[in-house]
Amino acid sequence: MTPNACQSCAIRHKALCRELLPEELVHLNSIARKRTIHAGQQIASPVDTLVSYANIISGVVKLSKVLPDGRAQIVGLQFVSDFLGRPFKKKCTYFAQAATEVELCTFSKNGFEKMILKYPGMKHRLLDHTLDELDAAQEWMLLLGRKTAREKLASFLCMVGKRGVNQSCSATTTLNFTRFDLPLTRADIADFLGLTTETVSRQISKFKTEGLIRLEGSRTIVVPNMRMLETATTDA
Amino acid sequence: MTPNACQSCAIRHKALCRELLPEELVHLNSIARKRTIHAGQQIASPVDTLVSYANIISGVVKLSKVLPDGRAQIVGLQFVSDFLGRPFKKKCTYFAQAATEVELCTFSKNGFEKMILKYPGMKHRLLDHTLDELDAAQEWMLLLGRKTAREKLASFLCMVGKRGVNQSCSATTTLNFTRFDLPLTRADIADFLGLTTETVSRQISKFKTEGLIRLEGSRTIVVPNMRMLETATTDA
DNA sequence: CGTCGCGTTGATCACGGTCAATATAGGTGG
DNA sequence: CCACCTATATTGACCGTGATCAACGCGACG
Repeated sequence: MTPNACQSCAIRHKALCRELLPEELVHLNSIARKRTIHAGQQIASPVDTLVSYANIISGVVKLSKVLPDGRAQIVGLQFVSDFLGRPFKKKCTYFAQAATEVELCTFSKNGFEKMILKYPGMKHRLLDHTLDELDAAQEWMLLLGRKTAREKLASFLCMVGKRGVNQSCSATTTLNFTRFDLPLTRADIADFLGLTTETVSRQISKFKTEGLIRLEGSRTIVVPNMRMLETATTDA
Repeated sequence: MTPNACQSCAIRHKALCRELLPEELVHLNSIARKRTIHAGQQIASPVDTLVSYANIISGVVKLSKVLPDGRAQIVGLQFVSDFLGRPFKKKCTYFAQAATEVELCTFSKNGFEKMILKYPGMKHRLLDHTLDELDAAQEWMLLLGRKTAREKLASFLCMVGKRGVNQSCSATTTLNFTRFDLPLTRADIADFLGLTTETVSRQISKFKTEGLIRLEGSRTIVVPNMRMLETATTDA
C-alpha cells in the first residue's frame, strides 16, 4: 500500500490499529493491502487454508456453520472495524461470507503474526477483542436457547440498530427515533436467529401492525421509539 | 501455598501453567491458593466484583445467563484444568456456579494480571485458550439454533463422554465402549441445551430403549458403542 | 416414617416449522 | 422505457416437535 496510507484510514481510530505506536503503524502499513468483495462472495471456509487476516473497512461479513444436511447457523456478524481471522491457526471452523459489498484491509498471515509476536500491545488488543467476541457469542447463546421468535427479532433489530448506526451513512438517530438498513436478507436473519424465513417475515409484519417499526422497502427499518423495541427483547 | 506446590500439582501439565518456565512457575506459586467449593455454591456473578482468577483442579463449573423472568441458559461448562475469569475486567457477565464439588487453584486478580503483563507466554496461552472457548461457543450456537432435541442430547452425551473421560477416575473407555458420570442434573442439562427437563428425560429414555445407552442410577451413562451415538448428533 | 429434591411418564397444547400460493422488487434485454 | 424474469419477501393453511401442566416414583436424609 502507499506509504502512510494507514494514517488516513477511515477506521484508523476504531480497529485493532487504534492504539498502535507510529513505528508499529508503519510496519502494519507495509503488510496491508486493500481488497473489495462483492455481496455473497466467500472470504474463507473450513476447507481452504488461511493466508491472511483482515480488518473490515466497510460492509458486513457473516460467519456461519453448516450441518451435513444443509441446516445453517450464523455464529457471528462482523461490522465496520471488526477483525477477521483466527490468530495462529491455519484453518477456520466456519464459512466467512460477504453479506453486503465489503471493503477489507488485509494483512499477510506471516507478516501479521510476526507483528503480534513483536509488539505486546497488539496481542493485548487481540485478546481484548476475542474476549468481547466471546461475550457476544454467549449473549447469543441465551437468545438461541431461551428466547421466543418475537424476542429474537426484537433483539436482532436492536443490535443492528445500535451497531449499524454510526457506521452506515444512511442510518440516522435522534432521541429514540432510529432509521437503519438491514445488512441481511430474511434468509440470513433466519439463519442468525435459528428460525425460518417465514417466521422472520411474520414477526416483522407483526411489529409493523403493532406500530413498533415501519418499513421503507424491505431492507430499511424505521423505529419511532427504540425504548419500546427494547422492551420486546425479553418477556412478552 | 507451600513453596513449589505447583511442581507437584495434578494439572501442572494441562492447565495454563502447562508451559511456564521455572522462574514463572515460582512466581505463580507465590500467588496461588487452593479453595474447595461445594456443589451448587456460587463462585461469581454479574453483581459482585471479581477479585481472583482460578484453574479448576477437579470438578465441573457451569457458567449461565438468566433472563429477567428466570429463563436460564448455560453458556459454558468448565472442566478439569480449565481457566476461570475474564482477564482485565472487574465484572463478569454470567453466573459461575459449582455443578459438582470443585477444587480451585485461585490467583489474586492483581498478582495474576501483573504476571500476564510480565510474561508474554502467559498472554499467548490466554489468547489461545480464549479462542478455543470461542470455537466451542460457536459450535454450541449451531446446536442451540439448529439441532433437534434428539441431536442436542446425543451431542451433549458425546461431549461429556469425551471431556469427562481421562479426568474422572470413574470413567472408563475401551474401543467404542465408554462409561462416565453426568456432572449435571436433568435441569442443568436442559438449561445447557435450551430444552425442558421433561424433554431431556424423554430423550434419555428413548436412547435407552433404542439401546444406544444404558443407565446405572440416573447419573452414570454406559455407551456400548460411541460411534452409534455420534451418528445421532446430526440428522435423524 | 415422612419429607424433599430429583427424575420419569402421561395428556394436552401452542409456537414455530412445513408446504404452497402469491406479491414485490431489482435487474436484464428487446 | 417497458416487458419480462428471477430473487426475495409475504401470507395462508396445516402439522409436528417440544413445552406445559400434572401425577407419580424413587432415593436420601432427618
